[in-house]
Amino acid sequence: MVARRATVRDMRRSNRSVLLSKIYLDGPLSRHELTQLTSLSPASVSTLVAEFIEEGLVEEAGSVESDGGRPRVLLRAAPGFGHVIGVDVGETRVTVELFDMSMAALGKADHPIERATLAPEMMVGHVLDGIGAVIAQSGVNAEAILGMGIAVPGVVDQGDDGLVHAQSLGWDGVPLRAMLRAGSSIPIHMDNGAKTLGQAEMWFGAGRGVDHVVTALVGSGVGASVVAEGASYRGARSSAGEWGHTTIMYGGRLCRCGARGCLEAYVGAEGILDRFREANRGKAAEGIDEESAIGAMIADADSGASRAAEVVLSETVGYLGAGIATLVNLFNPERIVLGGWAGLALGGRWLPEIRAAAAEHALRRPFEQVSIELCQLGPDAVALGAATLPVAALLANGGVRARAESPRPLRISGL
Amino acid sequence: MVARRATVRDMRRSNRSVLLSKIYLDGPLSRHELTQLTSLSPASVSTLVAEFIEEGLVEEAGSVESDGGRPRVLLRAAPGFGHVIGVDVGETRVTVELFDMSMAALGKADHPIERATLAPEMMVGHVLDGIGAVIAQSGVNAEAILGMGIAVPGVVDQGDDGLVHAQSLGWDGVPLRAMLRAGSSIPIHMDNGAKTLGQAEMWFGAGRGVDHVVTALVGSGVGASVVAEGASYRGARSSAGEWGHTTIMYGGRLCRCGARGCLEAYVGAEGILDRFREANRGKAAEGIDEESAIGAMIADADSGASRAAEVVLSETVGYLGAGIATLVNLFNPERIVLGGWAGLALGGRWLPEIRAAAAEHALRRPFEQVSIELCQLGPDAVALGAATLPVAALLANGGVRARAESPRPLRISGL
DNA sequence: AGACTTATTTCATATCATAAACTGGATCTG
DNA sequence: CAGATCCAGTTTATGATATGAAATAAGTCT
Repeated sequence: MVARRATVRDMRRSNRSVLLSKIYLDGPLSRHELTQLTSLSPASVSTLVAEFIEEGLVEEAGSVESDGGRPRVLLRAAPGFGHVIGVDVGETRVTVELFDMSMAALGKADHPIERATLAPEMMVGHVLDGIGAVIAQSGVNAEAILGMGIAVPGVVDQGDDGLVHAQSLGWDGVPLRAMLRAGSSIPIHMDNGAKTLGQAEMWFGAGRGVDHVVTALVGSGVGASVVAEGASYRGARSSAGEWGHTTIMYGGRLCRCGARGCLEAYVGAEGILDRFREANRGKAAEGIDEESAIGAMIADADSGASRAAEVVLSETVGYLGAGIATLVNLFNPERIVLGGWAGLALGGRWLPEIRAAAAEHALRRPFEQVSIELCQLGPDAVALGAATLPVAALLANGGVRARAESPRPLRISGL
Repeated sequence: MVARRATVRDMRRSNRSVLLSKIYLDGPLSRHELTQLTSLSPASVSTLVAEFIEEGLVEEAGSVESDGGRPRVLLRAAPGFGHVIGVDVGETRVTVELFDMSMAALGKADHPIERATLAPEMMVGHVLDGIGAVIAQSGVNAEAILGMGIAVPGVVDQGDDGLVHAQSLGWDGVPLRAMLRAGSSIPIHMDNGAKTLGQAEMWFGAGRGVDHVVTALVGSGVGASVVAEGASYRGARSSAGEWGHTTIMYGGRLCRCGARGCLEAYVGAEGILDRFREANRGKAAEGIDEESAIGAMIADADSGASRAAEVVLSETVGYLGAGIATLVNLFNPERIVLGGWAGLALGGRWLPEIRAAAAEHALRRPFEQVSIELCQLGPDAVALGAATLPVAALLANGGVRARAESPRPLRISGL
């Protein structure tokens, strides 16, 4: 609501951003189409496009035949303008991927992590190694890397040091951005993994072209990424969307967060398996990990081999529907995208039932206005989503690169 | 994220808006202070302020002595620049109030409503009568009325017709804006009553100066108004913030919305009284209406006269805390403002307990970042909040009045 | 070949924020 | 009490910008 002051330069930047975003996200488009889509004048489109081409941001991409008239020249964002890196810092591995501007993958490095070595310094080492590896693999000029996006399984304070709070890694206030900056001059963008996955779905998956989307992620943990009016909803301190710990059964099952009755305690993988064991006279589901155990449950429920699995999963669908209804009622989105490996497993089999359960618990009107869909990109899109962060920053800035910083020695602040 | 194209005119409007909003919301201020607060240049501030004074939007308000230097001249929004009307369309009455720009009340008209006469045509009649009455009372020039804000107990589609969906009035798609426009040339702004109350608290109450606020309203109904980054969070179709029908007890009490386990069924006035009756061996709380009945319960719980009241209210505090925790986890606000008559009654007595219950169910970090406070303006601020809508529109538009429309005959669209 | 159609570019113009220079209005100092 | 000093606010010249209108480019159609 309270806008900032504007100068003619801001105007230029804003218009460049509008135009470049259209070309990048909806291209290829002709100058003529761009004037209509952006409501900029033909003169301005012409001038700005000329700038973009001059700068290498945009290139011509053939033309469209006309039926009596000058043919339109199509424009697209130049895939080779620069490269971006996406990093998925997970609980079990670090994945680093390098993309060109069209998000075509040019290199990938994977590093499994043992539980014992979650120390931030180790993690930073893995990330930097991975970056070196993908640059070497792809042979791109390190100067041409616009930035890297880091997805972490926790909350990121968007301050200068990029403090990360991630319970699952045992991190509480780790200055990850500052630590990475000490080892690399590539501009760093950071966000929560659920939010980057949501971002990937917004640009390339089930959220394309929609402005109000909540991506609901169900795996071992349960979280959500909220996009409103095309922009990520972060809240005051970037921790919005903690869907897994909303109370759905007051006084109910104990959650690993310490509270009772959290959604995660019912629809998170661990919660499902615990409930199954209880329903199955103490006998756990078979599988070497959570994912295969839940896969086995679904198969057994489907084949009728396990009544307990059938009951527990059917209850899970109910809880999940109620949880989705909470999102619908509070955020009033146009679309709910259900993802995460457990969400995909459940949704792949029972999406209509999940929709019905949500309908039961949501208000009629907002429910009628929402469509509930499955994730399209799969759980590995976290790094892809992370890599969109520097691209999003470039677009928001009208195509002007953030200046690369020289590596800054890590300074311990405070005390 | 996707900004719109900008012209020099937009820039001017935006800068006027920034400057005027500062003067209105934080004034009186000197030109010098304004340059620092808005980061506009002294030259621009000078020019724009001169325009505002010329147009009557702003006036000088004394000066501040200096210690060796030219004294600063203070500026404030001119209270007499125009007038605004706020209308609270409630389930039991229609209240119309007229204010000057400083939100000083200059006239008020109240019209009780019998349950039988909720027909939209009647309601429109009451509103128009009320407007005539407050204009006559206050003696202001009808031309000088900038606009009216209408608060309704339901969802408002922000389209041209201003369709209103209000279950409690039995309205489903009533084109209230179009109907009012047929009887008045004053520009019309509409919103949900909870949202206008939240808006009032943002400007003049417990939400002042905070950018991320959720106002939680507990009365007969239960709802919330979400403000993020200083702007109302509406969702895709303006129905965001339906907190009352989030599931807090899966499979629990039947709510009047038809679902089971809604928060409203536990902490809404009716839910509290129902639960008390059940706990009190079928004997209801005493009082001619819900408000006095709950007042009596609180008094009895306090004095130890009723163990049942004590238990039920203590449980209510728990449910309310869990509901608030859901808001904290999902929206990550800086402040929760608890209001509504029942919310104030409960909060007035048990605010520390409510905070503690919220702490139990919220994640530690977001809970530490939020302060939970009581509403400051009371439930009658709905009309005041509604009246801020035209002022907000004026500020957003840089002080340029929406042109008054000539009354447009009501056209039934469709069919 | 000439008419026509549509896309894009060029050019003159008006709007705007701003830096820098300047003026206004007060206190302080010797 | 003169003038030095300090700070608030105003004026002026400048450069950046989007745009409407006119011109041009690049085709098809007859």
